[in-house]
Parts: sequence; structure tokens; C-alpha cells
Amino acid sequence: MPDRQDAVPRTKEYATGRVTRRAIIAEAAEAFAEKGFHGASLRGIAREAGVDHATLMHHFGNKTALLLAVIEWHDAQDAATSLPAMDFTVEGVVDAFVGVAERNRATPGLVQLLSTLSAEAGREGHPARAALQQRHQVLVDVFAAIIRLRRDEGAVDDDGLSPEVHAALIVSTWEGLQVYDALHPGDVDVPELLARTLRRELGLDGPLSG
Amino acid sequence: MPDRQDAVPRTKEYATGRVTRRAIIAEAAEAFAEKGFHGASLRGIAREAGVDHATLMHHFGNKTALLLAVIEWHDAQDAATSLPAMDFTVEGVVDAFVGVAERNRATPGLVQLLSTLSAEAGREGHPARAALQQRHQVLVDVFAAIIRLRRDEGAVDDDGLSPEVHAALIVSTWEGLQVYDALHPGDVDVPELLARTLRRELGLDGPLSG
DNA sequence: GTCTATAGCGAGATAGAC
DNA sequence: GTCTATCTCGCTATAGAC
Repeated sequence: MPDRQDAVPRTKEYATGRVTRRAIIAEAAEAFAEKGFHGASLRGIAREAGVDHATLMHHFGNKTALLLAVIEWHDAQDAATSLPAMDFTVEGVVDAFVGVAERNRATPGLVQLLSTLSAEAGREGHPARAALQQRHQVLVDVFAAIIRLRRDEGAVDDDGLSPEVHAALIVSTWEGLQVYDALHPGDVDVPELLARTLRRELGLDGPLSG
Repeated sequence: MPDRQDAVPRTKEYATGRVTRRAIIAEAAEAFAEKGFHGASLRGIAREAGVDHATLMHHFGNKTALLLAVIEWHDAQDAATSLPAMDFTVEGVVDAFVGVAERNRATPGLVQLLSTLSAEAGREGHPARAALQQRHQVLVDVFAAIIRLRRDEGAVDDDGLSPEVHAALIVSTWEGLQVYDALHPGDVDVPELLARTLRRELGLDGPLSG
């Protein structure tokens, strides 16, 4: 695998840096998913993208920020099509998120990277902390709203937990399942267990049997 | 903070290397919990322990192995007192593990490190993968045995999941809660939510009330 | 044999020149 | 916006001390 110096043609748009950024992100997505976060090197990614190591650093600042850019780019492809199409009903929300879990099976490398990042960002001052907190918060807000709705409908009974805490418990289970699945391949079926959890917690398995 | 070269006296036991190992582990535990896995440097830990960087490498091989040694050392202090005292009843198991979760609150740095390690080890070939798999398996075995017991007793109904998968779901929830807690401090009460989850899944909240 | 030290490689990250 | 130079780091290989 010698020089791919000219994989990105030096067009006018190239001079703006956008092509450079996108080329780096594309190479980084491949490298991270293939070799893992620590296994991939910024020098190698930069070389494959046809730029210098310091140029990559100029655009992204640090390795974690580059990984975040990769994840955002990956999310944008998924969310742009799936989430807007989600109707805000209990069944719609469950189907949408189970669908995300199912599509995640196609990119286990990125899921594992995201799990690692979530755990790493648990430390104050981590460069990705705010982004990961917001990422969780989006899920918690959706689930908490559904839980409130279902309690008002009488479909689930109030267990004494605030809807937000109950939602956090669901999100934690989902994330924990992804970690467990990566560590014990084949032992658990993440989309199925997520679906079971959601149906039970959101009262879709019959009147107050959950 | 200049040289602490002579923090460990050159006694006869020192020559066996055990004192050196323990001194390194003690410094590593402090450094990892304080600065995180990547923030702490082996050179710094070695310097604080009064040995050379290469000496540390000789004893532990790599940074991850040192972290594992720290965690094993931490576990040994906890497990040696709590788990043998656990009676193998449903209440006993729940109390024992909720107790572990409560004691974990005292060392959030190490818990966060372990969460990160679990996520990282989700990649094949990771140096700590086998150790983390076994660590999970111990928990799954205990919970699966209890679930079997409770099903035989008729205290919980068979939900169609194997006891092992159901146990894996519980372990995943616990681990996920620890990650969530580190990322959103104060939003969730890990021991309380673990206790709720265990009581519900193991049928301690009344006859088949789920 | 057991333990410790030296030297070097490639990595992430920073600073400054162009 | 890009590159050169430099820092410290994890890690390996190898040799020396007890």
C-alpha cells in the first residue's frame, strides 16, 4: 500500500479545506472501525488522506475530536432518514429505536468505539464529555416524554421513579447491552432485548402486566 | 516533588520484587484514579514508586496489565470480606451486590476506569479481553443460578429468555448505570436502581407482580 | 535466574515558519 | 492552511547488575 497522495484531486474546493476534512473523516472512519481507536494512528490516517499529520491536527485538534467527527458523520447518514420518519407514538418510538439497534449490527466497530468513548467521557474534562452527555440527553428526553404519556394514559403504573430517571435506566440498559455484546459475541441479541425492555417499560405487553 | 528514590527501603523482601510490585500498584492506583488511564504515565508512576520505567515494564508488560493488577488488588480487598460472607439466598445475593455498588461510590475513578476497560475490551485481541469476559461471567453465573432457583420456586415466571441471557441483561444494566452515572453525576442512584432491578427481576417485590 | 537499566522506534500533541 | 521541528509518551529489544 504505497502513496495514495493523489486520491483527492487538488480542485478549487480542495483549497477551502472541506474536501480535506471529508477525506480525513472517510479515512478515519475506516481506520477506527478496522483497527480501533488506539490501533489507528493519526499519521496513518493523514497519509491515506494525502495530507500531513500536523495538517490533520490543525483541522481536528486531537484524536478524540476526530473520532467524534466520524461518529457525527455516521449519525447524520442514519438519523437524517430514520428519526424524522418516526411518528411520536409508543409503537413508533419503539420501532424506530429497535431499528437503530438493528442497523448498528452492520457497524460493530463504530458501536464499540462509541461505547468506549461514553465510558472514557465519564471523566471530568474529557474532550468528548459534553457531546456524549448531549447524545444521552436526547434519548432520555424522548423516553421520559413517552413514559409521562403512558402514565397519564394509565398504560404503566408509577413506580416512584421520575420519568427522567426511568428513562436513564432504559438508556443505561441499552448501552450496557452494547458493551456486553461486544465482549461476549453472540451471547445476547441486542435489538431483541432492547425491544423486550422497551415494550415492558412502556407498557406494550398488555394492560399493566409489566 | 523531587526524588522519592528511597520511599521503599531496600530490605530483604524488596529483593523478591514483591515490595516493588506493590509499591508500583499503589502508585498506579492513585495515578489512574486521579488522572485517568491515558492521563497517567508509566514513567511518572515508576518515578513515584522509586523505580525505573523499564523496571515497571518488566513487572507488568504493558499499561493495561498494570491497570488490571490495580483492579484485581482493589477487588481483593472488597471481595475477601464481602462475598464469602454472602449466603446464597435471593436476599443475600441482592444485599451483597447492592453493597458492592454502594462501596463503589467511594472510588468513582476506579469504577470509571473499569467501565472504560470493559468497553475497550470489546475489541478482539485486546490484552484485557479474557480477564473482563471472566469478570462478567462470574456475575452472570451467580444471577443465572438465582433466576433458575426462583423459577423453580415459582417466584418469577419464565419470560422465554434463558437464565443466562436474563442474567446478562441484569449485568448489562448495572454496567450501563455505572457509565451513565459517571457521565451525568447525580442524575441516577446506582445502588438504588440496581436494588430495584434485582428485586424486580428476582421476584422480591411480591408474588409475581413483576 | 531474577531483577534493573540503556537505547531506540513510532505515537499524540504543541509551537512556529512559510 | 500546510509543513518542520520538538516534546513526552507507550512499548520493545538488549545488555548489565545482583
